Amino acid sequence: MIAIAPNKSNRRNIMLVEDHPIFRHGLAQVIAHDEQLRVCAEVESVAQAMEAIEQMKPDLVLLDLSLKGSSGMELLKVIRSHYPGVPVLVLSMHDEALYAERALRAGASGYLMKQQPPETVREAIHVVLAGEIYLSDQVKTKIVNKALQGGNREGHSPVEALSDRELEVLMFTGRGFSTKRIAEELSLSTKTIESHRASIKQKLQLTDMTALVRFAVEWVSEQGA
Amino acid sequence: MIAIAPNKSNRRNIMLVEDHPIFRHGLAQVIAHDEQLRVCAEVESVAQAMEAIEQMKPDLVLLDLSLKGSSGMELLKVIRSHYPGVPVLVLSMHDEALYAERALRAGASGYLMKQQPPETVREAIHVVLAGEIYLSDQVKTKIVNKALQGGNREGHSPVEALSDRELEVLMFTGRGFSTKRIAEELSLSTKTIESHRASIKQKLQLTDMTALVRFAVEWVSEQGA
DNA sequence: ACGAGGATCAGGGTTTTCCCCATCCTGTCG
DNA sequence: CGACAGGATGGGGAAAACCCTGATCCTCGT
Repeated sequence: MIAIAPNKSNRRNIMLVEDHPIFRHGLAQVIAHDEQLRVCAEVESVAQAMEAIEQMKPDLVLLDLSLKGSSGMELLKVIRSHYPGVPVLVLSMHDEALYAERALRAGASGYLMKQQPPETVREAIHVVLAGEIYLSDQVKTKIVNKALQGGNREGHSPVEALSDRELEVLMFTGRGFSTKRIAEELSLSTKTIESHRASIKQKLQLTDMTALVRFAVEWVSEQGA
Repeated sequence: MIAIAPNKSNRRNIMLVEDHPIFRHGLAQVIAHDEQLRVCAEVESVAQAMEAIEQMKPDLVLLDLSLKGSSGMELLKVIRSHYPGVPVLVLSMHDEALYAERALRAGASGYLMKQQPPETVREAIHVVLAGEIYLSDQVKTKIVNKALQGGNREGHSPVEALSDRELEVLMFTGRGFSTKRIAEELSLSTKTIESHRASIKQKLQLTDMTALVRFAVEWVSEQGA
């Protein structure tokens, strides 16, 4: 973790949570390039993030959703409950409205794809610092479209009916992790994972584990391109 | 696309093909930080890449496999055939040996995960510039294991090592059949199916049932498509 | 305030998987 | 021919996963 001395200037403090070192440094450069902003901490894990946010009291957290191990979604919720005054701008590889919706529901102040150019990132940060919600036009229209057709037709993927945890378990399953491995990875009881798997099977109308694994594998390979 | 005037110094010219602007800039920083290296071009599409490689004649291409639109794999093959003297170091989000193998077979001089720290990236570049193949230890051992156990012959997939019965069981498994269902279908004891599954797992280096199901599903969908 | 639904786990009975091993049959090689 | 390898078929018992029920704690919306 990289922490920097308390702010002397009037720049706003941004904290980065991102476990790809090169991308993180690139991001730090982008932010340092803006005279009104400054990076007050760079961390790459949930634990470091909790420590840093307590010490540095940033004005904004820039959070990568896809941290390894337990997902950034978890961290987002924790930050939301412990530091409701600190807005979180979520970064993600996926342009799926699926994740954007979940992130916003969990209290994110914005959703940004990693493909975006530096100007967009800075713009998003300023929007969020001004107290607004930032969404790219693509994500915005996707969400609107979904909202419009969501009421009358339920024709799309039943995966959306899954809760965040269930989705996470589905992903691990699709990557070939056993119940025990998932439990270890998420620091949970195997019983809990079993419960989640059970509700996934119920929601997706799957008969047994092999069907679940099969579905999960196909879903992950569609997703993870 | 960013192109820079022809090389005056004795630095080696690196060309970046990467469509995430921030990551690309981070990468450029990392390379600029090395006194023996220099970025001679930054591009974000296959078309730009073809143009830039012709003009700049780089000493090495750093290529992101997961470009949007057509895959970077295509570009890799084209570079290989048109500019056999220019080594290509592949970047990827995935740590799957699957992608690494494909990339190497397509002529890559190295395979690097995006999670790696700057030093590793620079090390990999130097290794490749020296004419060697760069692979992370993880990927190396995965490939070695697969090569040793799977097909010491020229045969590509280790599936060929399976006996007829085993292959049959693998297919049923990939279609989502449980052990019991397969046993019924073939009029055999579940114990026999278990035995076959055990030898399949052993031959394909799979740790448990979930891994087997995952492999089977992928294999069947490759076959069937 | 109240209920709905999510996340976390326990207990107990059932099923499946895992690991070690035993047959039997069919080639192959010296 | 005889020995040995490898495949196909299974048994037995321990371990793990699965299924169902239910309990607690939380958050959120009406």
